[in-house]
Amino acid sequence: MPDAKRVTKRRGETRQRLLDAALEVFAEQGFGASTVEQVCDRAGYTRGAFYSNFVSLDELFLAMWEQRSERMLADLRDELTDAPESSSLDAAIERVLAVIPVDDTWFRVTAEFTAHALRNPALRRVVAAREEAIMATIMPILESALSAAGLRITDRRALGMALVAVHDGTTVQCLMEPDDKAVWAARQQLFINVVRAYSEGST
Amino acid sequence: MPDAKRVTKRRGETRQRLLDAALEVFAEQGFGASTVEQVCDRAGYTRGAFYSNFVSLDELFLAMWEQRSERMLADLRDELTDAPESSSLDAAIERVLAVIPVDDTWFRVTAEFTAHALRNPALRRVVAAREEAIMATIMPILESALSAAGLRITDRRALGMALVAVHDGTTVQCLMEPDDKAVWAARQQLFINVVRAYSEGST
DNA sequence: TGTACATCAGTGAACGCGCGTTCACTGATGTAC
DNA sequence: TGTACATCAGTGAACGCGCGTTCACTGATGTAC
Repeated sequence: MPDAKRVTKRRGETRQRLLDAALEVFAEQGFGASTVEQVCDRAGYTRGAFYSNFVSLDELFLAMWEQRSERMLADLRDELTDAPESSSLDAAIERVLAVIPVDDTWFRVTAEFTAHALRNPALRRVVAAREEAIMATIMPILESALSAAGLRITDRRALGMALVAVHDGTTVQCLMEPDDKAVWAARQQLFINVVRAYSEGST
Repeated sequence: MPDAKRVTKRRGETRQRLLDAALEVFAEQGFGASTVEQVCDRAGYTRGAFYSNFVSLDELFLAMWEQRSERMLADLRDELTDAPESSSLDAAIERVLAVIPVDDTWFRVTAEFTAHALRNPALRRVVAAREEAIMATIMPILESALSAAGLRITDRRALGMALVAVHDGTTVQCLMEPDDKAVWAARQQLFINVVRAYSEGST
């Protein structure tokens, strides 16, 4: 193969270390306050290495966010598919929530990415697509748990939106009071209440 | 009065123009990417004026945020107190939602402030206090509407937290799809469902 | 497996700009009479 | 109401640093034989 540009192992590693460093630096400083130099220092490279791999911090931010959320989604799929069927709604929701990460670092990065997306229609579509993918992963587990409990969803789309909203809203609360068990319990209860509100007996 | 430092009208105006400019610039660029120079340009001053009024961008950010959220809360109080009693829950919620601003600019600034607060315990308390104040303003209207509909709240604190979460979560959705009426309707319906879930017949 | 060679990937120095911060200054504002 | 004076508020120039961006270079990696 004469022309298929050779991509070295080394290059892939460098790229990955820059992506990992970006997550940390952006979470600590915020994207806007982060510099190319900080990311390179963190990753252990000089600035030239950055420019050899990315054209701008924006590109790095997008690449990093897509990789991380892709990975998170894959984890979610793995952990949910081989889990046992739950008989009760409460148990099913508890299991799903246990798997969804409520993570300081990731939250900050995502919050900034969302704010970014509000200014940029292209990014907006990226965010929307990701959200749909997450819902598509979670809904089947939820539906089977619901039908085992003799319930069915009345409005799939409305429930999906509601769950995303509840997740986003309660995540902040949990991160603000990470040691307050009551906040976490309230979050779980709210999920249960919302699912119930958008379901009905299927008999 | 020999010593009570004279504070000039001029100074107050300068300060205010800087606060107003800060909101715009922070919303457009994000706080981290904003510079003293940009804020001053926007306000029509040189950088010296900034340093004569504030010691840092952080201080300006906090002052601006507190002023704006104070003002928003006052507006809310005004518009809600002289409104007519609603007979139905739906109508009451619709009225409250109509008054709560879902505003692009303010959302971005608040999102960044929240992220900031996650790193800084002092700011965290500021945010928490503000949230309590907002709930304290809204709850009475809600309760009277509920009791007119023959309902009473079962768990005041849980409902308060749930409403805050739902507000935060749905605000993003509405801003992402500002022209999609269905999203706004879903938001309102979710509020209604949540209030119902945390209320019961009082008879 | 070994060697010679071509290409790639990251280095580090260099340049310059944008911006934070300071400060001597001037014009604006308030005070006293 | 007017004037002289003291203090305050914002100006604009100056300094220097941090960082973005480029680029000639060297060591690393893969290829061909």
